[in-house]
Amino acid sequence: MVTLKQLAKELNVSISTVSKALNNSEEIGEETIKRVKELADLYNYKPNKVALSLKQNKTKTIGVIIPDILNHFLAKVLFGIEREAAQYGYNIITCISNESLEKEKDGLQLLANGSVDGFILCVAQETQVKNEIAHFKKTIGQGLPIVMFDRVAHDVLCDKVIVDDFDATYNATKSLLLEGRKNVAFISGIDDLSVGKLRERGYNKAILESSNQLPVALKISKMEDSQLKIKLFFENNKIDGVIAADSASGVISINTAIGFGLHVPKDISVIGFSSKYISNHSIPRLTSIRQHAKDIGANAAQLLIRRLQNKNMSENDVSTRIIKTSLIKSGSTL
Amino acid sequence: MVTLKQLAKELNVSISTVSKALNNSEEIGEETIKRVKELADLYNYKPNKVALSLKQNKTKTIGVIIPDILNHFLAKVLFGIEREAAQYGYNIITCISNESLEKEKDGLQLLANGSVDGFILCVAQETQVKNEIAHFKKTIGQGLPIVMFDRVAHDVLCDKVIVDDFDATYNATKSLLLEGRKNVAFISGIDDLSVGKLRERGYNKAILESSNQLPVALKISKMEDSQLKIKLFFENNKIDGVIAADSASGVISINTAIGFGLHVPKDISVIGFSSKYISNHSIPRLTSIRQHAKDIGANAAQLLIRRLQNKNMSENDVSTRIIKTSLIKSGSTL
DNA sequence: TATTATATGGTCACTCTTAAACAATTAGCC
DNA sequence: GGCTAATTGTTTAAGAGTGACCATATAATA
Repeated sequence: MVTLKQLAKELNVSISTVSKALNNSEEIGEETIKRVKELADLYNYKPNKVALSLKQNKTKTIGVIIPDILNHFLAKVLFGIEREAAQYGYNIITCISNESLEKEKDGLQLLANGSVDGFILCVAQETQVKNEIAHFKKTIGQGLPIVMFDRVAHDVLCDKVIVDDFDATYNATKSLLLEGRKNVAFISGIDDLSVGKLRERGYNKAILESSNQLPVALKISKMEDSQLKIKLFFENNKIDGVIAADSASGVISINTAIGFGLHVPKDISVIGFSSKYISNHSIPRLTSIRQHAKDIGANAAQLLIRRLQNKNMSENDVSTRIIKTSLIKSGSTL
Repeated sequence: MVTLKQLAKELNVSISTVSKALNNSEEIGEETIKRVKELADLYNYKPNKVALSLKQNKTKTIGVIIPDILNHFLAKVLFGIEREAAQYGYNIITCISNESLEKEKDGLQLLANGSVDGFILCVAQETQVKNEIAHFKKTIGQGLPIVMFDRVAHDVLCDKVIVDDFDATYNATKSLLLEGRKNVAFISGIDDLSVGKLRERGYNKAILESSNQLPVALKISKMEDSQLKIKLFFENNKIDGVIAADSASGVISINTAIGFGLHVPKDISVIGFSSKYISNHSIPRLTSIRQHAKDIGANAAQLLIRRLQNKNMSENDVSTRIIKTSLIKSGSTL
């Protein structure tokens, strides 16, 4: 990697002459500019990012802390963040908290030393359970803005991008009731997350409001048990509709129903939170609530970059964007 | 963020005294070290990463370029890389090439300006199709080592981590033939990838070697068509076994078979390349070839870090690690 | 011809950190 | 008391780059 110094030496001019020439400064003669640029091209000179970051006190890099990269939704948000950020010339440093408070703190600490200009993150499960927010406040106090998405800490003053989870399940449940379903159950593998709770509340409200059934919920804490738990649940409950809070539960519900000889969607309807990719895994395809994960990522990136580029924005002037879900009708509902 | 300068000023000592004190230098008195450390703790001083990078001419950051973060396998490899790298104090900058040669080049370019110490990447589909390798060689020529995983460019001299794809499908096919299957088909949604081709060859060899059937392959180019294509394929072919080159095809094959009233695995066996997570999406669960994605990531990270920390390693002295797959028997085979 | 204006390029300081080289203080010893 | 040696701390350079300010040469003007 060539440096200005080396170019300067070879051209017999000063370092800053080279720098100015490459930046098309008025102070440098045409001829010199040409000479400099030719040599720079020849050596494929690129300004050293690290030196630039040091000088300008900004890295054009965003720290992203996500709890689980294997979660399709979160991966998709990351995709959205990356794409939007790239558009503005920002890079992404990724930390995976593995749903652990400790790793989340570490990630924040590790990158809050000049490595990044700000953070986009989704709060870890453990953090939500323990309701810890000191590390977020500390980071913001250090001058590093945070944007939270999906699972957010409401008591932290920062930009947020959330999904209308409550409305989503409320409306989805309503739509099953409108189909004439009499026993709509709620199945969740994410009961301990804020969004999981919101989704259940939306379901509960719809059921209590307009039906004569009571809410029935199955909560699964370990992925491995899903198939078994759902099977038992079907055996012990008369169900003709399912609202699944996560994508796996939706797909498995359909397959379980089919296994019991039921016809989907004639005998039972299923709606789940799912991407196009996963909804394809069942036949018929899962009618799904799309969270527009890429949009969530893009919006988070926008909020952060806006703040980074408006140095005079007050820390107290925060916004929350709500990304509306869409209900994509597919084969698993009438 | 406090700097050495500010601490030095407040303590009335020179900047480097503070620096040395914090680094436990022998040259600084105990008392001074204590004073310095106390103030540093008070202000939660952390050395500025950017200045350090500039000084030491290394960033402790790895550039990872992957074609698709929504691919569960690739996401899992990323997870493995991140975890291993974190152990050694390395951060990960992620670029998503979206299977595009152009974006892959850009990512390499953009980060080869001092942002990272080296790269871990999986070659984009377009790059494989066009068989372009100049950009890889250029990057390595600039002194930035590359480690390739899964899909690799054989003509580039660098460390590699690959899967024994050929053996995997060869053995999987054999195992179906041993079950007594007479019509084993190969279904692939990744026909244009090097690994897709390898997997088909493994299947072909096993079929030609030990059976009196001929190879039968279904190649799907668009994900959206999977369900339809597989359905048609089942209608037009007598099949009692499926080797799926990707996870979606495996799951969909099972569901399609069930849709046709077949019993899995009594009437038909299915084996696919899949993670535990995805194999859970069908009932019965998909018997799968596990690629140990996390191990692949960890190995790639190890290879790169080893090279970064051994400055005297020759560019020509490269190694290739083969990560053996495992066949995890589950409900979709006898 | 002397002065000024203009064009062009150089010098220096600064970002933050480390480390080699150098300086100053103090204690020990004869 | 004066010298040496040990201890402790400071100065300086370097890493790559930018930008404010300064310097020089040439051309234009009075």
